[in-house]
Amino acid sequence: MTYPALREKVYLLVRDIPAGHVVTYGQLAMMVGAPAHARLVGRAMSEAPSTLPCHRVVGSGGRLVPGWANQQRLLEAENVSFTPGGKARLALHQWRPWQSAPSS
DNA sequence: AGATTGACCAGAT
DNA sequence: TATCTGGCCAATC
Repeated sequence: MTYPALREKVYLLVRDIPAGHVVTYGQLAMMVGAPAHARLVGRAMSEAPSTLPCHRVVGSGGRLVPGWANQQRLLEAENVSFTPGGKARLALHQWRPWQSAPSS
């Protein structure tokens, strides 16, 4: 899996994340067929165009992106709730397209 | 070609 | 809760 290819797949997925939902880097890595490349997903996001809802991408367990204080505000604006510890409630908001998008 | 880096992850301390 | 560790693997020096 080359970086450019992975990056494009990730962008397409992130673009389809509905408001009020989030995904993890590891999850995205699995979805694009590169389960061991969660880090490349992160790298891809670092170069992601501002047209993407990249604030809906979080770390495992709902951890927010390091060095991005506003992310929580952005998510809260979409009704994403947080635990007192400052982590997104994945149990409530994690995006599961293989379950929620059965149409085809 | 070899060493370092990283918007990761799970587990341990 | 905060930090550290080792593992991971392609990208980047």
